[in-house]
Amino acid sequence: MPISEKQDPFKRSISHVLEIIGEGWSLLIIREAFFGVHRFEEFQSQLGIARNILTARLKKLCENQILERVPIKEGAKRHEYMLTTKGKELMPVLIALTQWGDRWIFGENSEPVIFMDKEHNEPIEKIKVLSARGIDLRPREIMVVPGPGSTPESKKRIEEMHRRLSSNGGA
Amino acid sequence: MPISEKQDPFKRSISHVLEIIGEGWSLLIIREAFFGVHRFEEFQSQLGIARNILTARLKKLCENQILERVPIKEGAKRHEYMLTTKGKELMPVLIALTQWGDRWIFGENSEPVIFMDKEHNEPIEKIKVLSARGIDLRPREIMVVPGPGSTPESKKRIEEMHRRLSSNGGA
DNA sequence: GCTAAAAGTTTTATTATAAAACTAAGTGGA
DNA sequence: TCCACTTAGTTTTATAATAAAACTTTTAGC
Repeated sequence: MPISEKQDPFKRSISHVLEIIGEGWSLLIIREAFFGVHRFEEFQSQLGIARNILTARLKKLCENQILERVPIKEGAKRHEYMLTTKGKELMPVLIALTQWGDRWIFGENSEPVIFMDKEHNEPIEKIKVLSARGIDLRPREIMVVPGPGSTPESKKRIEEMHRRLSSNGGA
Repeated sequence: MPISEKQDPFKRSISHVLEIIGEGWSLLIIREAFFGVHRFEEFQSQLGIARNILTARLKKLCENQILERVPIKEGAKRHEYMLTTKGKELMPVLIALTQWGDRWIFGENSEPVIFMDKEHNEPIEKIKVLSARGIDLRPREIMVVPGPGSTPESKKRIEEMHRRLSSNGGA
């Protein structure tokens, strides 16, 4: 993996996630898993991914507990790859990515797929950034502050960022 | 880019997005842009990215209209990179990724950064998948159907997926 | 006009990915 | 039980992407 901002927690906040799921095929493998694909050969034929790369990605996703290798049935030596809870909770990321693509690549009324509320059989809401009061926030209405996992350096970095944004009108 | 599922719209739905923003450093560049970084040298020093790669990524992000090259001031030949509306609308993706990392990598109370509602100075809500009725949906309560941009093949693929999931109890 | 920084290019080395052939173990049927 | 087929990989070799570092060219400030 090329991307390694070892320095401060501020930077690790996203880059560490990307080290786990940001590689080439990882998110596509996760998507297939959401859609019921669980076996090596199925991943391979659905994605057209090289088998050695698939091996490496599955291994890594398992190491990071996004997928879990489980025996096909009681005591079998052959296994399949199932999403863990950790993996399933990537759903919002996947949907947010898809909806962004629907809006900006495919266009408002040509989405290839629509996500549905299974129980009520109706499309889900667009994913939004909401305030604690339930109001839809636009990018410029959002800022960032150091969390409990911050360090002096990351605080400094956030300071710097605030200076930058305020001297700028918030681009 | 290695990932190219040219086939059906179903697959393009996410993989096409990943072709635009899924490469190595792209999302980190976009994150920096959100945080007020706009100049080549700043991106470079903040991220520690190789300069030739930065050049390539900035070029691609501009080509895809996520960033925009604008002159530093009226008529200047030197320029900076600003997020377009299209780029800014990646905010939910970035936040969803960050929040997933906060929960599953850093742990519930050691987030490096917290996203805030600027106006009210309070943390934003967690990003969720909501039904049209405003109810928080869990992964297994979500399904997918062909959209207006689907084709016979993608419909077939979705059929297949439904069979798979129903024969399986919805993993 | 001089100096330093800003924004890239170019070159070379390293690493990741792809394609295809190969292997070993499990499975299903005669 | 044995044979053929599938599954789940590994290995090898070729190709492409990325990194590091040095080099070039503007350009802003003094």
